[in-house]
Amino acid sequence: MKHRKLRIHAPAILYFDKVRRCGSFREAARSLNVASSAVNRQILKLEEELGTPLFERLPSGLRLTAAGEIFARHATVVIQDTERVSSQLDALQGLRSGHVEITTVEGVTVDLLPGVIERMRSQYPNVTVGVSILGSTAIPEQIMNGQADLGLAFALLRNSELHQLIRGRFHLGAIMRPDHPLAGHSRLTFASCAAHPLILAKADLSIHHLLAPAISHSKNWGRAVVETSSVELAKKLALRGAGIAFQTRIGIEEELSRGDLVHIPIVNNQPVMSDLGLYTRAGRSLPVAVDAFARMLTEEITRRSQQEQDALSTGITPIL
Amino acid sequence: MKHRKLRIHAPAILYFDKVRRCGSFREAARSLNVASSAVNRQILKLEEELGTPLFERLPSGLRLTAAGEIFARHATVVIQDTERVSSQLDALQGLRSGHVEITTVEGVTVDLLPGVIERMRSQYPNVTVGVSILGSTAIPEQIMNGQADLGLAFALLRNSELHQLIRGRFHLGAIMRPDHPLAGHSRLTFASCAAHPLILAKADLSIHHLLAPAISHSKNWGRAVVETSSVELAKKLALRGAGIAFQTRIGIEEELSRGDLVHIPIVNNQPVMSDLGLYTRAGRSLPVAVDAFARMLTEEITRRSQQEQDALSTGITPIL
DNA sequence: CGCAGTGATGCCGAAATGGCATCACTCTGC
DNA sequence: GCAGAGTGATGCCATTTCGGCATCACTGCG
Repeated sequence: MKHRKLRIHAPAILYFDKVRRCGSFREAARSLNVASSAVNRQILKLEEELGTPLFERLPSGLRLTAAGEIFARHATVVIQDTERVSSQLDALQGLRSGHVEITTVEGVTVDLLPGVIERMRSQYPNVTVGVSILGSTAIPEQIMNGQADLGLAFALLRNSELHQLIRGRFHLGAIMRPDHPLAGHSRLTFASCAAHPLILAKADLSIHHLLAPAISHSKNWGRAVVETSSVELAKKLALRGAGIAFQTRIGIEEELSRGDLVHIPIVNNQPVMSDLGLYTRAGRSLPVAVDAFARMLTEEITRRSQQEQDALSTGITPIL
Repeated sequence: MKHRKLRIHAPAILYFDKVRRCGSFREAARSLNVASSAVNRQILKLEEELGTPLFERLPSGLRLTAAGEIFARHATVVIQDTERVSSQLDALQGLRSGHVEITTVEGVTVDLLPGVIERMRSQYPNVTVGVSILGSTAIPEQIMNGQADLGLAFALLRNSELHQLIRGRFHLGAIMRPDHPLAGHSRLTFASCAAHPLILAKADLSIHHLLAPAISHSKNWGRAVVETSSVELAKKLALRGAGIAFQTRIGIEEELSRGDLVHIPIVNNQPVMSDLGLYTRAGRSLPVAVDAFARMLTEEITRRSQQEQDALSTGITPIL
């Protein structure tokens, strides 16, 4: 059963938000199933009421003015909080419906996210979930736009518009086949890896920045077989024995449990850790479905992070 | 010059909010300068759209239902964020207008708040400021209601709906006339005060709870001349030599600088500190005027708190 | 040049909004 | 007990607002 959209607000707010997203009055009108003139007039009325244009009408298309940016945040606030109201009213009646939209990076889609989504769907069968895979840089924008409720990414720079719900710390490790010469170690420095063929991360991955200092300190290297911005590709290359890749344990759970890969923490002076954060738009009350999903994700991240901590303190690397 | 109210939202939201505040449809209608039937219909339409009543119509008056509470938050969110938009649009045009409503406790009205308001009015001449004096317990409610933008109080219990912008720590001290037998000390325990006539705080002041453990440990006391919930009254009594009162330095600035009173930090095991916090409703972007006022308050609180820290570290009590 | 796309505007019917009068009801004070 | 003042709900009507259609003026692309 799907809950109808609440129409408790002036159409102008919804129309404006659609136009902003579509970049065109007519496109927004089609998407809203209304005449374009209706949309046009609502925007014009809004601009008259506010005393300032919200869009620049350029030949190349629409662009938000400074006032438009201010109002866009307002529209997002109103629409998202309306969604919260809707979900909370449903919850009052015992319904657990709604939608969760999350943007994230590649690695978590392999094992972490599927598990959480499965639990979500068993506890909240009527909640729909949307997942988008984007680069780390695009994720904050999606959250602030209101296109995503939650963002899950490594090492996002903290922003006053972003709120970090939780942070998990995960060992960055060297991953390689069990028959690799270094596979027997329980700790590795980057320098000791550098003598072997390496699969490195490009600059748009957080891994790159974590290893950058170590790389610049290593003199005798140059054996980067591949540089990639896909952790999936790096994993597959390591599986084929192309070299040592560098990742957290997230995204290679199956290969680790089957023994197809080993994950050996990198230790320079201290263990090299990667921060996985869960983010929302700052200053927002979450709809119940989003809140529930966030809690489940938080729990799972905490569990895995704690698991690594425990493994470290007992001095036993979990697998191998 | 006063900025007109933005009418960008469905009247139902504004009407609902008014009704909630007034506790009556007709009263709200009068306040809004519309017919009561218009208000009534907007509420009925809203309830139909949401599929649930928002008010219980009791013979004794209106009461919010659970759904009404949920929607009340929404109305507050929308209205307050509209105010933010209005202020930011004004700021774009170089105007600095708006309104700041603050609820606070008694003590800060003597010197801290007047100074900040004066600075505010010189930098933002067109901003109006409203101040309400309430008991500590009522302040969180006012903020969550949206009746106040800022709350300034000692030792509020932290709430997920409240956001603490800053916290200043201030010495709780014994205040007395300079001719009091204990006036020469630079530190005092509560026990040593207990041998003299005391002016104590009632349970609704945070001071009471700070001293409660010390009081219960002191055996031979019973010389509480007065118990009051007014720090102003306590100050006046101390000025007349009625006994030792217990406060922070906030609210007795003039008496301290003129030498009419001395303020001697209370030290039990550690110095007894009182937390002065500045609060807003959690999850809210502040209008520019409110933001500016909050910054000035923050600066002033930090300055005074730091001043006490410095005085402590150098081992010199500032006055006396 | 034609064509497809855009935003703006005039016209008209439909829907929503607000004002007035009124009803049914409760509580208060005499 | 009864009158008066208060409450929220409702029917009727004028006004305003909203949306749909057709159209105009303009831009970019072959």
